[in-house]
Formats: sequence, structure tokens, C-alpha cells
Amino acid sequence: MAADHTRTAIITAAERLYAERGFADVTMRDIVAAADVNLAAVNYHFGSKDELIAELFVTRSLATNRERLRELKAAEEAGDGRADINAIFAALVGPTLRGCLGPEKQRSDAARFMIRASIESVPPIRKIKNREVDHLKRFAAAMRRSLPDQDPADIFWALHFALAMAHQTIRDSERLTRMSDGLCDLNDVQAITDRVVAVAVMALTGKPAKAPLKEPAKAKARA
Amino acid sequence: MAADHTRTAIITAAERLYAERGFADVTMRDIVAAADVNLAAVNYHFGSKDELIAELFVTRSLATNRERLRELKAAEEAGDGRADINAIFAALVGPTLRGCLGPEKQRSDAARFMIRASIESVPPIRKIKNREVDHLKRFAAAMRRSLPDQDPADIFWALHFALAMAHQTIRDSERLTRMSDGLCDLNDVQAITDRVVAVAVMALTGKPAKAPLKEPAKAKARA
DNA sequence: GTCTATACCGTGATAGAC
DNA sequence: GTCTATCACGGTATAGAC
Repeated sequence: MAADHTRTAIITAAERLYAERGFADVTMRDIVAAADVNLAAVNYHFGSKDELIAELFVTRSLATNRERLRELKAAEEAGDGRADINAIFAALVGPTLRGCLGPEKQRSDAARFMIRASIESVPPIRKIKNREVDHLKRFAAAMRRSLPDQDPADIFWALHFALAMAHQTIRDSERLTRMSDGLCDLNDVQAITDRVVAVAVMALTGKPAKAPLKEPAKAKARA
Repeated sequence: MAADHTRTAIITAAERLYAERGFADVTMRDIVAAADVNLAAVNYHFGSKDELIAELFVTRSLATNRERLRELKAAEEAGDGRADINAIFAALVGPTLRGCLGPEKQRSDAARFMIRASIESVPPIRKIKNREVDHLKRFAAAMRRSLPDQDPADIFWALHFALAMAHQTIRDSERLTRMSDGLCDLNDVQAITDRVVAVAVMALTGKPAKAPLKEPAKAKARA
């Protein structure tokens, strides 16, 4: 256990510093000073600064994805293989929102790190996010089982929009607060999740007041 | 005109290089080599690398915002002060989407630069985006005139979601294409705009199939 | 006022001793 | 595994030429 003490100290210090000050302002020398280890230790244990950031992000990201899939599985079992569409969207955006929003004072380093990762989108984190497609396809598949008559393209668009709303809310929560003069409550995570889910479900199944989402027959050339 | 030749050469070269290779990979030395000027010229004309990026972004951003306000004004005049809500959302997201999406081959350096700015979000660009609140408030005000009985918080949320959908579509168009195996058409900008607008309007005024957006009476303690 | 050459310092990375 | 010393490179600052 003393063997990976250095490694652990680096991870802990790096996550805290990145959470506090963002990626742009924190140097490796800041990190090793806070962790009380030697400068070269970071490269020895992680290879590079980018790989350290990647490892931090992957660890937190995997935890969120596990929770997402756990909720998705529960929703599918509750519906005998055809989950309620609300539950699918809730499984998609709920874990992320709960992990990043909520009362500011009680946010962990991990939560604040993930918020930074959303806002600052540094190269190593973008690389990892680009590999999330397979994970998201599982949700698309669940939606198709839930609503087999829905146009597949609409399903992907709704999934895309749900993620857009959730992530933008994390990224720009401060702007939304300022724009609305505090009218939009960013502390009630459950209400935010419900709102995102409701809009996503409407985007997929609802009928707008005036213009229809699209012509019903479109890309159906084959079969 | 020969006077600001250097300044113009820097701007042109920088925008092209950033568009082609992103912010992380392009150094000042790359830029001055492409512009065929001296290294110190950038600091002389712009102060710093960040201020150069900021100027590039502000220029393009102002053009988009002008077009947004032009469309908003046209919509309000068409409705005698109360614009159609669809037109307001279209004025908000249309110019941005048209500026960044569309057939890949015919995208200008300016368009690709703005896509990079959305994806990579470097500090100077974040700083500028944080000052956009006043601009957005104009759209919120137009929406309140358009739908005076709507809960103001819902208006801000819908505005926020509309921007979220538009920006995420620009940012992650490649992921959406891969996730949907090409099923979602990212070339038809008008269809995308219509879709975003339709969902935003539903988010604001529509009624979902099952759960209501929120309890009607909520944050009304005063007055 | 505009431009150039050049030097400076902080950064991430690495080689090699221990 | 850990450390020291050093490297190459990036953005920046300045002295001075035109």
C-alpha cells in the first residue's frame, strides 16, 4: 500500500487542484507540490500530463456510466424488456446531473472536476468523450424497444438533445442563473432532471402546437 | 492600406490555421510563419495570443449576433410588437446553425473557426461568451412579450435549452452521425433549425404526454 | 508608428544516477 | 521507485532599427 502511495497522492492532489482552479491554471509543478512528490513522478506513473487528466476523467466517467446502465437495466426489467421512455431518459441524464449539480457548498472535488471537464474540454478529455458512442447506442436501442414504431432518426435526435440539455445546464448553470436573475433554480436537481426528461420525451413523441416535427414519410427508400 | 497589412495577414493566417488544426496545435510561431511576419508582431498588434483569439472570435460572433437581432426585429415588426414564438427561436438559433453547419466541403475558414471555438472552448473565448447575457436577455424579453402569460422561469429554461440543442449539434455533429450510423442528416441546416425550434417551442408551451413540466404555482412568494 | 532580432522564463518531458 | 539535472519548446518582453 506504500507502493502506490505516490500515485494516489498525485491523483488526489490533481483532482482537487483541477476542481479548484481549472485545467489552464494548474501546472505539473503545482500538482507535485500539493502531493509532496517529485516532479518526475507524474511522468513515471502516468506517462504525461494528458494521461493523468485522462485517468482522472475516465475513473469518474466510468462510475457515471455504470450508474446510467444500472438505471437503464432496472427500467427495462420493470417494463419486461420495454422500458418506459421517461425512465430511459432519466437513466441517461439523471446520474450526470446529480453528479454535477446541487448545492454549491457541498460539491465534492470529483463533482467540481467533472464540471471543469465539461466546461473546459481539454484535448485528452475530448478524446475519451469521442469513444462514448457505443455506450449511447445502448440507450438508443432501449428507446427503439420502448417505442418500436418511432422513426429511428427521431430517436437519435431526441437522445442527442437530451444530452445537450443536460450538459449545457452543467456547463452554463452560472449563465442561466444570471440571465434569469436567479429565477431558474439550479439547486433542485430532481426538478431539473424532470424538466430535461419531459422536454426530451416531448421532442420524441409529442406534437407541437403549430408545425409538425417533420414529414412522417422521409428517409424510407428501402425495404 | 499597406499600413495594416501585417495585422490583416496575422488575422487571416491565424483564422485559417485555427480552423484547420484547432487551438491546441497551432503556436504563434506557426502563425507568423504562415503570415510571413515577425514573431513580435503578434504581441505588438494584439497584445497576446489570447487577445488575438479573442479578436477573431469577437469579430465573427458580432456578425452572428447582428443577424440574430435583425431577424428578431423583423419578427417583432411582423407581429406588431409580439413576435411569433417560432420566429423568435428561429432568430436565436438560425444564424448560428447556418454559420456552422451545412455541407462540409464548402465551409469557410470563418465557419470552421467558429466550430473549433465551440468545441475547444479556450479561456479567451469562454470569457467573451460569458458576456453574452445581455444579448440573450433581449430574446427573453421578446418571448415575454410574445407569451405574456407564460411563467418567466419557463421562458429562460426554454431559451437555455434552445441554445443547448443548437450548440451541441454544432459541437458533436460527428458523434451524432456516428451514433445514428448516418441516419441523422447534418447537411440539411433548415431541417435542423426547424427541429430545434419545434422542440424549444414544445418545451415552452407544449404539454407532455404524461408528466406536467412543473407545478403551476411555485416561486410566487412575493407581490 | 511599425517592425525585427533576440533573449527570457515557465512548461512538460526525459536521461541517468541512486 | 525515486530523484536531480537538463532539455526543447512555447508565449512573452525588450532594445533598437527603420
